[in-house]
Amino acid sequence: MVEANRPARVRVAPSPTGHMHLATARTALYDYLLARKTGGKFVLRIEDTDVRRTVPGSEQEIMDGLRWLGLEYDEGPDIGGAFGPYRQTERREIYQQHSDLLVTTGHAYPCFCTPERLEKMRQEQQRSKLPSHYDGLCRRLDPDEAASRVAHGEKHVIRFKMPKEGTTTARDLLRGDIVLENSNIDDYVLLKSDGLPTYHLAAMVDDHLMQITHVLRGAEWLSTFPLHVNIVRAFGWDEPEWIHLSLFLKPSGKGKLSKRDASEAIKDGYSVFVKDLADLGFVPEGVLNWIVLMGWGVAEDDVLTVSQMIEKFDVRHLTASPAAIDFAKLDHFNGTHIRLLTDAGLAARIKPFFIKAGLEVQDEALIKIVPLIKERITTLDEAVDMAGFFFRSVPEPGPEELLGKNLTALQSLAVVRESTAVVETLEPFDARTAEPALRAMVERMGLAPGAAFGILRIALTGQKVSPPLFESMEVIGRDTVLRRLRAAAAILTKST
RNA sequence: GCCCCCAUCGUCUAGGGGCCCAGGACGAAGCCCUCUCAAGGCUUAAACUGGAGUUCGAAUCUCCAUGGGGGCACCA
Repeated sequence: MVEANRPARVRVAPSPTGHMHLATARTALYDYLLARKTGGKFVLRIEDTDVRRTVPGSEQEIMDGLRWLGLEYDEGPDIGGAFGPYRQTERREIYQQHSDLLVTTGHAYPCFCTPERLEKMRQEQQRSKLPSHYDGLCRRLDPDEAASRVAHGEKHVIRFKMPKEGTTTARDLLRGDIVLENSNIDDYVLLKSDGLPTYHLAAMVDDHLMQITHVLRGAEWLSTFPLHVNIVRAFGWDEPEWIHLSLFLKPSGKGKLSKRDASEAIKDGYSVFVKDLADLGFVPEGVLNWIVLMGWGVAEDDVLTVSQMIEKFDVRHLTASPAAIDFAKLDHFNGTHIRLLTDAGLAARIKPFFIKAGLEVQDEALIKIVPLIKERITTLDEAVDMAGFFFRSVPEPGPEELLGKNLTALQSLAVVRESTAVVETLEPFDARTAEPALRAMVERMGLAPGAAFGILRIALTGQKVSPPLFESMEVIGRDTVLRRLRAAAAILTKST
């Protein structure tokens, strides 16, 4: 058992085959926390050995995603490191050497079976309800004969020669010993006929060469876990600490996340892809807090900054059971972390959203607006809906919108006119002077504050829901306030 | 079909034999605050899958059943 405080070398090893998923982000987060907690290293390795499935731009998306989240890696394809290269297609020779080594030591063998034969074999096995495993045809070949066929350039793969007797005991940090009959483990392909390795070889070789101490990976690897342990042992290497992370389930809890769930989420303003999250108005702090708790629990105080996560994190307390994702919680943590931001920090983050909406933003006004909306938004983009009226003219309200609750048009008009008079005489004009003056006015008129202020809210912001009235008036400024009040008065006059 | 993993409120989880007639958070409901909406405060409803063991004692240990999930590729 590895000591808890030994500096850990951990890696996240995604395949660049599509958009970076939340599960990758979570693995990276746990890696990062473990590395930072122990004073170790966090490395990014790109597992691009399936050349056909590799999608251009995907690798960049992974690196951008990690950086956006703030999960800076210490070694990786773009920054290098002492154990590079960090892209598996650039490590071809390394895998071939290791594959050769296993063949020489009798732990692996060349296989000349064609895909067609294998397909036929599987169909027959399925028909007779047998487990579908390689039937071992080439395993029985004479090694010298096999070697000479290879030397003559015959197309082949290298398979692992799994022991047929006995059992394999693999130890997972979270689940304890997993014991499996060796006869249940197939002779998996290690090296493909294109000369590139499969995951089974590449990941084992790299984790060893890169001196990875803790392997955090998805639970989908559990079924091949004993195979991996056998490969590592065949090389005679020490095993890392193995930690299989629980899978993410769709929000309903039924089944794992699918492509279809991904598009459903987008329709609701959410996403399971890291690259979408920023545009949707989520902040990395909120996303991190959300995913860190899907598979790990703290007893209390579950609002966590990254440094608090590092402080509290313990791999041994990760959860083994699958977790259904819940976007309502994303909203909650996002809103919470927005409120934790400084005003200047929030201002900087919402500014791009105003600009994207085509609004001209003045920084002096923006910084005054931030405290008014901070508690009212759960995603950054909502700032535009909430406070866009500060930067553009308000749409002309209809006369019925300008009617106060339970008030006639005449009464509503009176409110607007009286308010205009108050605003004109206030000195100075700000929230502190406006509130008492307008409250006194409403009382004088014998009206309900809510009804009267509702009229002003519509007139000044064009919205039924807005930041606090008096503070908003101050930011809008006297001139604009008067202009908007007069426009409202004109509309109400027309309708009486 | 075969193999593996998992199992506490609707959801994420705390819990590692007595501290638990099970704690927190999200969500829900209600109240307070209140110029709208939020935020905040208070309160309520809500769970140990079932059955056998072990034990003086089990949410916690064992077994079985059930349910859920994953895997069975020259994909990762």
